[in-house]
Amino acid sequence: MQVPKYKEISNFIISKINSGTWAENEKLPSENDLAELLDSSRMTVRKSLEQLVADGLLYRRPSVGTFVAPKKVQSSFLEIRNIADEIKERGHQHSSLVLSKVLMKPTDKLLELLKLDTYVDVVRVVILHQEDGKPFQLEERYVNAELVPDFFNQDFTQITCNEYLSTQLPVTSAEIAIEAITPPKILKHQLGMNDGDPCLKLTRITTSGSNTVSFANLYHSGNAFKLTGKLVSV
Amino acid sequence: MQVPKYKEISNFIISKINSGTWAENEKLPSENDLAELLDSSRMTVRKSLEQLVADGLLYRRPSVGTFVAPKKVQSSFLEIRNIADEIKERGHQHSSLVLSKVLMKPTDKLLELLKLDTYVDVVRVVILHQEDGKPFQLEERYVNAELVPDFFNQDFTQITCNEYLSTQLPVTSAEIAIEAITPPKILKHQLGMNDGDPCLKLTRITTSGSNTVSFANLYHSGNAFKLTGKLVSV
DNA sequence: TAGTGGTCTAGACCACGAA
DNA sequence: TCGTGGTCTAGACCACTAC
Repeated sequence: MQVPKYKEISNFIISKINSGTWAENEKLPSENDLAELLDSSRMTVRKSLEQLVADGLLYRRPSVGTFVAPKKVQSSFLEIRNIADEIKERGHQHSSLVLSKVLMKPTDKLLELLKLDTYVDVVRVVILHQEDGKPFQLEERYVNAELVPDFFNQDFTQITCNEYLSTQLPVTSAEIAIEAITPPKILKHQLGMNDGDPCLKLTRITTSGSNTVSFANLYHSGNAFKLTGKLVSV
Repeated sequence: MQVPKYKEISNFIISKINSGTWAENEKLPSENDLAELLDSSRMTVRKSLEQLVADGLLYRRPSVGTFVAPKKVQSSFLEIRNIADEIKERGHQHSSLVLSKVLMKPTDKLLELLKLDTYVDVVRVVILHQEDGKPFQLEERYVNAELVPDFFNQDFTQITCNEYLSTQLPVTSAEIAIEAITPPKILKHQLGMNDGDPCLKLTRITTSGSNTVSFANLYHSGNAFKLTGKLVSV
């Protein structure tokens, strides 16, 4: 089986939502109706619906029906996720603009953050990630060029930084800081934000073994973005 | 049906893990075996297993088996920390003001968030945490009064909500959401923020077993607050 | 009362990994 | 080859909501 039927059903529902055929808070056909409509069994339809509920695209009210959830973009901070995958999972289109890519000598601050003891080169990239053509995240990243020599030559409209880095070196740990900031003018413009909109800033330092591979600042418009995570004690 | 069979199965498996009967990376009985053992159908067992995999307690390898997941190192911002300890660790003085404490009937939204199926009472507290006398965090918390009957009578200038709750019930999981918001006027005043200052909002839902104990909104002045954490891959 | 989602069952076939 | 998880089916009963 190439693609499971329940995923086809999910895609069908996602496309209905994205195209606006099924609007926010609109009631979906019942499970039985969907099963008949899609020539499937109720249990298979349920599997798809349960997944979409877990993803936050739908919500259900017992004895009443299944509804299209109002939009709220979410992202998991627990995983080092590929932003492109994340956006695709939401059924949207991901695209990137490489605003800048330079090879540079590290500043003192970078020396400290990347835990460099010698003056190796550093690659700095600035990438604007877009979801369906709308600015979603601004990524400012510094990478130790010695550890990842071919980083500079990558086409980051085709592969995300994280994706490429993870093919080169295994990420063993990451330090993350999250804060709310008042965006500088440039950022406001790049992310298409309005005056007074808050901004969520994520700083991430990834290490592989004892080496610090990369330092990244990720900026999101606070109005349209929420980070979520789940802790399970074991 | 009071408690669904698949939840009983989950609890059975969780107890086996917690007691150490099934150690890390140990293989569980197959789905068919579990079904027979627990006098259930394979589909019901699967529902339970899928949930535990999603919770990170188990992992599966197709054609091989289901295994107990190794314990994950949690990042510090994910820990359910005691804000008083946190402030003391920084060498500062913690104090609290209880702005409000009421026993109330839950709204529909609370019913959903606390996963209440009946109209039990809910305690709502609003507490301003101060660091060296300066506003630091505003905590708005709702607690299921049935699960924690004596919650209302606590003196939250002497013990934090989390501290007290953890003495009453073990926290088994928590869901966290983080967003940057523009603070409403009241909040701005309470946290001593200036115009245009961004605000970091943390929403935390804590559960104990299958019960949702508490729902809390935690607000911080973005200017003076940063969440940090470390992720360690396992 | 009719329709909904929530749960459960007892089968089935498949691809894949291990022996 | 055999056991595993992954998928799928066609039923069933229930509690609850809306009418």
